[in-house]
Amino acid sequence: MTDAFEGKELDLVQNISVDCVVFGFDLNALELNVLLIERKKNPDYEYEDFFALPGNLIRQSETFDQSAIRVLKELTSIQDIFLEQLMAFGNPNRTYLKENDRKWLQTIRPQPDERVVTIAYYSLINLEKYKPTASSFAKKAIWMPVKDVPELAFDHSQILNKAFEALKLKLRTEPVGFNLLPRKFTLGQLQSVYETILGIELDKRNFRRKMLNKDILIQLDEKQKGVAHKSPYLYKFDQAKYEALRDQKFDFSL
Amino acid sequence: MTDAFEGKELDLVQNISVDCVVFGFDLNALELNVLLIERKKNPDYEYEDFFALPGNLIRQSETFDQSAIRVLKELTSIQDIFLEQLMAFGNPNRTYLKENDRKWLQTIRPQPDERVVTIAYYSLINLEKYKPTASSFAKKAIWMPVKDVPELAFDHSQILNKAFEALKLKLRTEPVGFNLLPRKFTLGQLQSVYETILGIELDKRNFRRKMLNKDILIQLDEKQKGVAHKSPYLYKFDQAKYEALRDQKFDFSL
DNA sequence: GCAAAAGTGTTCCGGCTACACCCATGA
DNA sequence: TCATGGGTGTAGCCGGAACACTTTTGC
Repeated sequence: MTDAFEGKELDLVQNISVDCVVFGFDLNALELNVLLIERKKNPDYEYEDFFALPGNLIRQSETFDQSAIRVLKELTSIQDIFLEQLMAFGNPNRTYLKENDRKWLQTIRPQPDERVVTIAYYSLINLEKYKPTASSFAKKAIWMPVKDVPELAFDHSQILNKAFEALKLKLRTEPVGFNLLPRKFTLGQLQSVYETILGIELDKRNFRRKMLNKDILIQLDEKQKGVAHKSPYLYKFDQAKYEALRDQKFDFSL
Repeated sequence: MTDAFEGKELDLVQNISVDCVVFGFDLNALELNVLLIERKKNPDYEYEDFFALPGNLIRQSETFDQSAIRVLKELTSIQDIFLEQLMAFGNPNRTYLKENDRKWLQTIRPQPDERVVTIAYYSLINLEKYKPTASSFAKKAIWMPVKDVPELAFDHSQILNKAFEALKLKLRTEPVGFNLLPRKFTLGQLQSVYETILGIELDKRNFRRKMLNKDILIQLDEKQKGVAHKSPYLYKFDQAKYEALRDQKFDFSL
């Protein structure tokens, strides 16, 4: 899958693709980031919009889930993550609207004028653990703060928006914030995740009590070192306990 | 669109379809129903599974939303309803698994062996207002209690399950129960909707208070007549007030 | 008159909110 | 020593849950 003309392969479905919205959280800048690829420059024309979500055509024999995993790996080298379907996007003109998009498709697809519908996936991962490296038709694969993301290729800005809304909803109803953090994290870091993504301020004491009462965090015998303040305890998410509780309790909302 | 071989039309996308899960509520039987079509019998073979969700290929120039509206109308005559995208289903073998499905596709599609992915839609409507009448390749279009639905064509049983889960979630988080009822309804009827779909019993006084406190119901100067008990007030849903409140309040859960 | 659903209040409890100070650490 | 975030307790309030009887109507 390193040939930019992989689209020539016979087993690709020429009008159905997957696109991946992969979120990560930058603990230094306290910012939500998203994984983007930069298109390879083509000498024939100038781009206005360099960036796109990682995505490509599906194969005939794949499920959507398999396609998403494969495509993400091919373009960014990121693998072994959980991707969830967001929704399908299929406006008839979604790949024709911008001149740049059309030209770009001509360089990577045998049938560049086909109407392509896409199944969008999203995922929450630990940004520090997964370092993207580009390949295939991606020139670069980078983390970019969501608030700095420019207009993207095709309808990818719209897809990103939908994914962000889905993330906010999910964060309010299920304990998914952990997925954006390292395995060991402090309660302050977790609170930052919630505050940053939801765009709200939370009371430290209330947040702490609520989280600990959910009984899905394990306090470790370990503290964060090297910070210019009282060293906080590290916690980890108790997956097993969560799954056990999930069925009886209904509400994990913040 | 009344020809069973509409698939011959050039502007249909041969590998992408929409399927509609339309829910209605039977106030007499107090049962959740779903709209199904019965396939036209073909003399060449026997069916084991007669029923399917209304669905068909999309057209080249349509959005998914437009396709869903058109297809539903073509097959069941039901129109002017709000359909929402559920998710995409695209297992590679979803149309091949059952012999009957393959044979049936051969009678209605020019490329019956194509891998077809489908975008599922769902909707909640007033069962009494919308009387389905079949056309196109549907022999019948009928309301059927969800609990009585047999194994459906293709992966439609799986789609129905997903839609039912989505309905339950939505019912818990947004005031959507009204859509399943006539414009004027009693609080008892509304409670039945919740109890039936969620499969739980609710306390009458608590339910009533909670609903009325949401401030999105208008009590009418009218009572239900002809019932063998104290005649209850009729209410209607206040769409405008709901929309005004929706943005400030977050939680409309039951 | 009887069956069937409508309609109505109160108490208890748990969770949410608001709020302020001292502590440990590295620079 | 100072700046920075860590860590802690309480009181008031609100909403949810549990709970029983009288009323109206058609048959």
